[in-house]
Amino acid sequence: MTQRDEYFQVRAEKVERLREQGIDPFPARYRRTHTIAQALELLARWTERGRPARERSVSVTGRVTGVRNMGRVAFLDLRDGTGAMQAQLRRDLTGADFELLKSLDLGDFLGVRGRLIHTRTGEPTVEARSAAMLGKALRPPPEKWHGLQDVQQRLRQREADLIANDDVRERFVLRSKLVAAIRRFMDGRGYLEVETPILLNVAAGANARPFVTQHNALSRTLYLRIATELHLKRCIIGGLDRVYEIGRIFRNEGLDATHNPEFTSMESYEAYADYNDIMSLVETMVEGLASELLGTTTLEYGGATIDVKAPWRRLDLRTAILEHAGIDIDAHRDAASLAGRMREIGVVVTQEDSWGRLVDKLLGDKVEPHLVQPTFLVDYPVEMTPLAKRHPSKGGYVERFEGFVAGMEVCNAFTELNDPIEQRRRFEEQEALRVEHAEEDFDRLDEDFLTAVEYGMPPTGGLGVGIDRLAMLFSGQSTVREVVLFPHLSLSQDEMFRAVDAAIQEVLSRLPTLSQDAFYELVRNDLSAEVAARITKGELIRRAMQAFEDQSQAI
RNA sequence: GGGCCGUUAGCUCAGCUGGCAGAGCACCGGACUUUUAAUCCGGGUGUCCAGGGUUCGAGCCCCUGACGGCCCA
Repeated sequence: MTQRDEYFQVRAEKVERLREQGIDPFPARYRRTHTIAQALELLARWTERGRPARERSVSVTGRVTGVRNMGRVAFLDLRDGTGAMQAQLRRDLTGADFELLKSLDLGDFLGVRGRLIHTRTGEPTVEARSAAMLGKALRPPPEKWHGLQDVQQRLRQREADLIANDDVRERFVLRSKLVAAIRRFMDGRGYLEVETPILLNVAAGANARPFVTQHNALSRTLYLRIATELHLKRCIIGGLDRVYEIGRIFRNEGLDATHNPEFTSMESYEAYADYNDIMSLVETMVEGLASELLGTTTLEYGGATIDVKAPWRRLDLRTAILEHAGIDIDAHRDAASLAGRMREIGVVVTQEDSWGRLVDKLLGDKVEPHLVQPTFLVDYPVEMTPLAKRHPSKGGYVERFEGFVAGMEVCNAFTELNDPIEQRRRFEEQEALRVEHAEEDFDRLDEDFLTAVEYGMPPTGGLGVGIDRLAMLFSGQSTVREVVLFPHLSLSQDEMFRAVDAAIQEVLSRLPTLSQDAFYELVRNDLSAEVAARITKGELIRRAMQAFEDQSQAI
């Protein structure tokens, strides 16, 4: 028996023992009178002002995170969502409930009822008169002093991470407060929170590849949204003058430090506003969030001290590229010419890159890393931005900005294009570019949206904020998966081997007398694309061979 | 894509020049009425990431691969 099984079995036996004693190890309810924070506060108040004449006993609940058993008295550390405190179990005070200790393990949920006292050492404590098991744990918690360090396990079993690591717990509390504060900020400015569809006939509104799914009843292919932009603008057209949506966006692309295939955005649209108004909204909001949540507008990130206090620097995009890369993009308005200049300064480009993509690479390589202090990069080439309005005086540019903090893009905003004729032309340009540059992502033409704009759309300022990026910034994390509770991960080695072994067993049970070569082929076909791509032929053959031998021996 | 580092008990980690696989926590058995990572006595529970090679002998050396971390593109 492995040690893992032993832990489980010992605890499972305790569950049985409790049942034999007529105790439900998983009772439906328990009446608690105080959260741990409330109990601590109550005791502090009593200590200050004296105990009431008729003192109530309290009951608190929580997970057992520590046990110090001294024979006829035991001290338990209890933790609930509000805090941690000590409970004392004395044999002479708890009677039969004292026996519960024999079936108690770290990680169990317990309720205790009794007086609030300070022990000899001054520790706030519930002096239990009764105790009840509220939920037995069958697995041991991670190591109590060092916590859980293994990154894979932390991310795959976030609950264990949260149990073991206080900083992780606090980080996700902060994220939640961040979202709540953004809502308050937008609500306070008269914005209406709306909900728009996630399943769409056309995934438009951004340059990204969508996830594809199937609606059975309609026999229709649907796409998960890659932005909330187009529907929110339809709200503006409909007369909801200020709207926003906080929600999940899905983009079918790779995973890395700053990209999870599903992420949270806050998009907002405001009629009669332009991108200058939106800049001021963003800097005001982020400064306010920092003051409210962190108590300061300066934050430490990646070794830099960043001040998010408004106003943020405005930096013209063309000037920025000129300064940081020495290239005037207006002097190289075609892809071949720009690519040539970029090669000269050592930026990796390909024959197929579109002009817009080249500019994007220049930005990413040469400009963005320098945008450590909060900066709005202003006025983007029209090729990169089909939904923004042309700049009235800068030919070839649109009124668009992106906000950067710590070299990270945190928002994207435009003065929205509200001319339906030009909007159609811009979408058509995107479709043409898609034909020319098959590997790149372009926006898609959405007829329903164009119809909406044709009804007449007011001048509008629009904004998209990456909530995950903000959460990273505010919590000092360098990867998005540390601010997403359950991030997507590729398969672990164990999971891969398990998938292979399962496929082998499946084929073996179906066709036990196959030749070996045919057998490998069938197993390989059974594997998911992800596993098939990564398992080596040698590894597959070894595992199949082993299973083959095991089976022959069994027969 | 490239470089460096790592993968050993449930968890956190040692393991020297190749020679019986280790510690702390956790766990199991026992003692203990005021502990705070309780303490004391006894017990090591393992696919050393996988496979192959060298060797009398491999956790350690070599090769291939998987997974992960960091750095660079």
